[in-house]
Amino acid sequence: MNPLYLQVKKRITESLAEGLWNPGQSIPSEVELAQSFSVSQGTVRKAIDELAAENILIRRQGKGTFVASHDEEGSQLRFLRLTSTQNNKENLDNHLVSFTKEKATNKIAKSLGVNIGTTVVSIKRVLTFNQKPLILDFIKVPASSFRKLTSEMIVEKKGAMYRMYETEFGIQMLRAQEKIRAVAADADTSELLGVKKNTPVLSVERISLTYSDKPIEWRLGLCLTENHHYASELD
Amino acid sequence: MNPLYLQVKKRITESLAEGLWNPGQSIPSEVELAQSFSVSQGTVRKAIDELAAENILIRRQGKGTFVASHDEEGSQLRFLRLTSTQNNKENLDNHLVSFTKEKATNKIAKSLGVNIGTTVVSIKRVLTFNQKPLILDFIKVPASSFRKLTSEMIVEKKGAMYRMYETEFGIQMLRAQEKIRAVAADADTSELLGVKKNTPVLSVERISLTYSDKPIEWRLGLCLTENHHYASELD
DNA sequence: GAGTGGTCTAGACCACGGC
DNA sequence: CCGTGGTCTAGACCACTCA
Repeated sequence: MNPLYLQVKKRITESLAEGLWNPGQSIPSEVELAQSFSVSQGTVRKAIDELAAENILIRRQGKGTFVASHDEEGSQLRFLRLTSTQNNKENLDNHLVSFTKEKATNKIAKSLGVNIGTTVVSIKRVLTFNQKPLILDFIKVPASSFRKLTSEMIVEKKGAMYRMYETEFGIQMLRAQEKIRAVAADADTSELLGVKKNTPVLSVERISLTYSDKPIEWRLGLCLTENHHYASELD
Repeated sequence: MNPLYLQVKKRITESLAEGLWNPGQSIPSEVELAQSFSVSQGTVRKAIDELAAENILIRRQGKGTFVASHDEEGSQLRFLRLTSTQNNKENLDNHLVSFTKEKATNKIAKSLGVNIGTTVVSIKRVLTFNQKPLILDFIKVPASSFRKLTSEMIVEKKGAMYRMYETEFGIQMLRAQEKIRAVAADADTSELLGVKKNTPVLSVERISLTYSDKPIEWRLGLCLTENHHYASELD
């Protein structure tokens, strides 16, 4: 039999996935949860500890425990690892290049866990920092999960995709896996990023996951790393 | 005043840094530590929990708590994030290109926390996977910390640097920070890696740290990413 | 069976936030 | 002041390892 605290963690996670408690809001207090699960407070604590370590819950002493949200000050760029090498403050801007629907290729279908040929929304955009192009993004999400998604919404939301997924579609991006390579910019890429053809660019391929490790988004970012770098901590 | 468990953690960390307990060996049991610190077992537990989460200690149920070591099965490549995209098993080999001593430049000095002009050991090597060149590494360490380091040792140890730092010099690599970019291979790099000049390569710049976040090694890896990628988990 | 880490409990008290 | 999460304790029992 599983340890009790893992069962509690599972039940809390299920409630979160069901949307019983909304992002940014508080969940019941530890004592309340302990009572409703008929366990001690320490056991609930250990369950919440793990969820907090996974950035799914956020503890605030004296206030309560909250559901993590992308719709908050300072948590928008949680998954952007690219930072300025000079450490300046920068203004990020989003420029939509194209917004289409298409059929999932074999690769995209596998990444998103859908069948080949399933309709996906395909977004192409350029992110600029201080007016200069920095990242060319290709984003693909299953159309079925994002029925009312329009190009206007993306522009209006200023490209804060995960925030939009959360507030507009009730889909919470929890974690992601990235594969990073160095590639040469093709003609299209070089033009959009304003560099010469074959300039080396950082290729960052991302699969974003929600509860139960369900994929919700595939993304490919092509980044200029003349004045920026991808930061990674190892331990 | 700091929480008790953080004081305990600090004292345990100090003992580790002093080399009181050696890598791969077990530290005293939780009850013993609790007695010697005059705290409850739960408090020691919380301190060890954090050190285990940082991969500094390793718990083994029924056996004890051990000091993490690079000199163990399966922990040699703990910090190598580059993996085959095809997921094959691969044989890693180490080819020393050059081994010299030189004066630290401004940049290296800053990275290693030493004065400009301090003598550093400079290692240049090529890592091959399945006989093919994959990574060109530039490694620089302060000569003062590695007095008896010779090129023969590196060859003999098959390039397992962190293992060698630990077993031969008593220096434990605990964590690292990496900055990743895409750059074009210069003439020298392209020749050593067996690719055309200006091929895009992944530039991975690493600073390795030991206790108290003291830098022990600066490293630049230039990696081919035709059939490999750098894997990164975000949460 | 003895010794280790792992789980669980119950209760006390502390630190912080907000009414 | 009360309710929240954070710390600390003491003790019971479980699960695993090894002699």
